[in-house]
Amino acid sequence: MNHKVEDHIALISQLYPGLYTQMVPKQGESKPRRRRKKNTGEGVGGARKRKLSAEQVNFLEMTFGDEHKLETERKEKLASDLGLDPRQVAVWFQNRRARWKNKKLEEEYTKLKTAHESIVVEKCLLESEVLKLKEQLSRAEKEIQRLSDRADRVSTSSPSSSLSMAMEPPFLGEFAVLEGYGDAFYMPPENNYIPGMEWINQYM
DNA sequence: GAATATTTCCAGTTACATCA
DNA sequence: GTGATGTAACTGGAAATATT
Repeated sequence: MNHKVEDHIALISQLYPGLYTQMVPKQGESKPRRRRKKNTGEGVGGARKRKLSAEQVNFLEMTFGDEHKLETERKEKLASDLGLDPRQVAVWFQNRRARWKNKKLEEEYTKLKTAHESIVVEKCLLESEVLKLKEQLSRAEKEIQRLSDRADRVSTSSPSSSLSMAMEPPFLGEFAVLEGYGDAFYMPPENNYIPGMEWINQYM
C-alpha cells in the first residue's frame, strides 16, 4: 500500500473539504470504507459477468478438492481452460477458501457445543449424586450420635440395670464389645432397617 | 542492509441475482 | 414488492518477496 498517496489525499481533504468524500479517520476510529460505484456494465471488458456457469463451477470445485491454493501457472491454465480471467479464478478460490473455513468453524462449533452439553448433563448427575450422598452421611451421623447417647446413658445407669444387661442377649443393632474381642463390631438388627445406614453394609 | 515496489492472502464489505 | 441468502467482486492491511 502506498502511504504517500494516502497522506496526499489526507492533506487535500483537509485543504478542500468536500472534494473527497472519504475523510481520514482519527486515531482509534475505524476507517470509513470507500464505496464502490454501481456497476453499469460499462466497465472494463464490457458487460459485467455475473454467475459462473455450472460447468465452470464444477470444474473449479473439482480443482478445489485437489488443492486449496493455486500456483500462478496453474491458475492461468485453469482460467484459459474455463474461458475466465485469471483474476476471476483467483477471486473464486479466495471466496471458496473463506466458505470452506466458515464451514469448518461451524462444524467445530457444533462438535464443541455437543460435547459441552453432554458434560453439563454429567455435571448435573454428579451434583445430584453428591447431594444424595450428603443426605446419607447426615443421616448416618445422626444415627451414630443417637447410639452414642444411648451408650452413655447405659454406662451411667444403676448397677442393677448393668447386671440385667449382662444377662440379656446383646441389643440387636448396637455396637458392642464382646469378651475376647478387642474391636467393636456392628450387629445388624434382624429385619430392622435403619434409614440412612445402608452404606454401612457395603463394608460388612 | 535499508527503502520501496510488487504480489499474494485474508477478513470484511458491497453489489447484485435469486428465491420464498 | 420485499427481506433473506448466496456469491462474485472489491478494498485495505499484513506478510513475503523482489527490486533498486
